[in-house]
Amino acid sequence: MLDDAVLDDRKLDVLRAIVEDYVSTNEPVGSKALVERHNLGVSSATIRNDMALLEEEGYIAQPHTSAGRVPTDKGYRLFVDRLSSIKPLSAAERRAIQTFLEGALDLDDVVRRTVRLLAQVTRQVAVVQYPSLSRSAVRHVELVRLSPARVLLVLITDTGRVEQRVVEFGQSIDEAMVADIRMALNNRVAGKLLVEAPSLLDDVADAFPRDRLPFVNSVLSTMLETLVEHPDERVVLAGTANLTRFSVDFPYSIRPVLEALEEQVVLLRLLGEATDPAIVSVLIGAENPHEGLRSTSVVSTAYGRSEAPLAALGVLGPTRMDYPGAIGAVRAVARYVGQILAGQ
Amino acid sequence: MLDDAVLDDRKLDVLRAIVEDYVSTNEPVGSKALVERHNLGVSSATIRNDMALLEEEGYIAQPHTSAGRVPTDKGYRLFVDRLSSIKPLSAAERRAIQTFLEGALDLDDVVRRTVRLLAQVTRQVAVVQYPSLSRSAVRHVELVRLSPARVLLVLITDTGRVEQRVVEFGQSIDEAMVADIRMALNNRVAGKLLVEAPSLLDDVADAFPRDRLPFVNSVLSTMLETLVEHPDERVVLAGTANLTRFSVDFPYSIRPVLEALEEQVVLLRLLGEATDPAIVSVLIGAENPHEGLRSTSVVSTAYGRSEAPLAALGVLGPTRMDYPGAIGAVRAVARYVGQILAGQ
DNA sequence: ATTGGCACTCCAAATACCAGAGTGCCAGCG
DNA sequence: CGCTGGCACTCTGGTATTTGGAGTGCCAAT
Repeated sequence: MLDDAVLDDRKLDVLRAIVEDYVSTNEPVGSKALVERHNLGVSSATIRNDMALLEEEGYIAQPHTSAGRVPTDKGYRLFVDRLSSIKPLSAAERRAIQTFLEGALDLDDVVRRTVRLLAQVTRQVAVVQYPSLSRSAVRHVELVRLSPARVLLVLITDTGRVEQRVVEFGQSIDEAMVADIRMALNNRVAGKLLVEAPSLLDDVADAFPRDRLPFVNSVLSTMLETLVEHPDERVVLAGTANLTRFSVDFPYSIRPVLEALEEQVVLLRLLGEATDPAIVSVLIGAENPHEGLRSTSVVSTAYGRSEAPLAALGVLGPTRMDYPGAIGAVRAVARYVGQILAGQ
Repeated sequence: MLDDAVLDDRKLDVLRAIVEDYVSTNEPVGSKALVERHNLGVSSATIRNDMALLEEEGYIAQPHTSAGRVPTDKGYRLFVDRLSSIKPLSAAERRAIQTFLEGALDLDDVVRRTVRLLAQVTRQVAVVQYPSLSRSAVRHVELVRLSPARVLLVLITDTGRVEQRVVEFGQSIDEAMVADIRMALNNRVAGKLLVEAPSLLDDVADAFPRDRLPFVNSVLSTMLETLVEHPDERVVLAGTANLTRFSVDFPYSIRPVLEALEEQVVLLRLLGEATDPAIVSVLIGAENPHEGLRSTSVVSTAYGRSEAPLAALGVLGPTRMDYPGAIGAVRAVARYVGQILAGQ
């Protein structure tokens, strides 16, 4: 694309101008308005020729014959990849973010604050994933006897997540046995990554007398199956009201988006793109895997240390969104959250 | 109202018919259509007289001259209080609810399933509150040493909620001390209601040597302040996409609703109306405390045993909603959830 | 390659119009 | 006294119709 001789500098300028104008006005932009607002140094006729070419190449399109041009997904893509620079947040914004996030009490609070903040700053829908269990280390495993034959398994991770599951036994278990298992588990996995648990625990049962094995195995299988193999990834979102700021043909365009946003799975898949805190990933329009989100874009990144990202966060909005601004905000917020959580 | 001689039986019938028709068609309903659809045994002229009277009394209104009538909030109120009977769910629906809820693994799962279910059945926005901490009993208190001077306080309630807070000490604490405090706490509060904790714990510090008091007091104050005095009431919602099914003048009417729904405080206040599982409370339109929800209604009830309700749940929709259906669904779902949680 | 000019297209807003639904009122009737 | 049919009136919502203007593509000239 870069070496496409057809796209000389001016044409790229034109595309950039179209994207910027369209994003800010939400109206198809015509050649005349373009030369007026940007000093391109050529006449509108020239711009028209350029636009015809940009259209031929698929970067822009016109809603109907005699209307201005609108960027296509491909156009936004080029814009994001080559024509824009990230818009850094203002000093005031940075300060606000930092102080706001530092006031958080616990993990839930951090996540809640983050998502609201992100929604507010970008004026889009914000999505924040809880630190992923699979990338977390075990801080402590606790077993609490609820009733003679039931135990609550509580897992605490280094990122502050606390997950619990009920373990049911066929017969009653005594307190001493519970303590033994608790001790054995913690000795093996405390401080280790949750994903390592299966290998670390595969011979833990050997140390127990034969008649106690059912208990040990019940606890182990609950832990491995529901916490390691099918971990409960959580996502929270905020700012759905921002969706109403767009598109005039309302109920129809907003509906599928709201529906999609209710599916945790969908959200996770969207954020799944982002695995490296150093990179802000952008999914534009139809690049988006989910049907109902074909007219939205997702800007996301991972947070946490770059060697060991914890999870992802991002924003979702219409394809005509302020990409430089969103990218800047997402990156900044991700950094602060990473710092906060690293410090805990 | 009941003894208002002006409202004879037929006028009430007319009001009922207007509400029902308007809810199902979303069109102002006129006298002619009314006599056709319901066999009222009188002519449309008579109905017109009745309608003029109902309007005078403020139960219905017309959007403009020469349009049909639309119920007012006052009209809906009368309808709900005196003119409708709760619509029970079909056997199939009941079965579906039961089996769906019984598949839940833990409390989070129960709540998530409930809220989705309620949204689906009523086709409205559903709101479910987690079992309130203040109405729960303590099953177990756990203290986990995170670092030399930090301990994680984990509270497990009889309803399956697990809450945690970090307790910071000015100096390091040893494992034995942690164990002592844990033991002391559990001896006092296990099995007791959380609201009783303050009085049960007021002399717990006496049993400890003077130099250990700072530790004990830190733990106590965290527990009492953040878990008892300012408990973290959680609410989840689902079905926001259902909001798009209404009102044509869209962005403007849906916006404030979405905004209000993002405020936990607002949701809690709405559900706060419902304190008795035997009563389904209905808030109609402007009865609603929150500004942005003036054109919506809330149908809610408490769930749990009636002597000891756990929390509340409900649905929110436009004032022109199917009240009998919503009331039936809310009541049914509340019962099932109460049963499920009681069984755990 | 760029530009001014021009004919052409098409939407969007304004205007006009009409059919229909609905109302209120009244006089007559049981 | 309540009910009814009849009637004149009102208002909206939908359908045409018009029109102004923005925007385009193309072409000949520079």
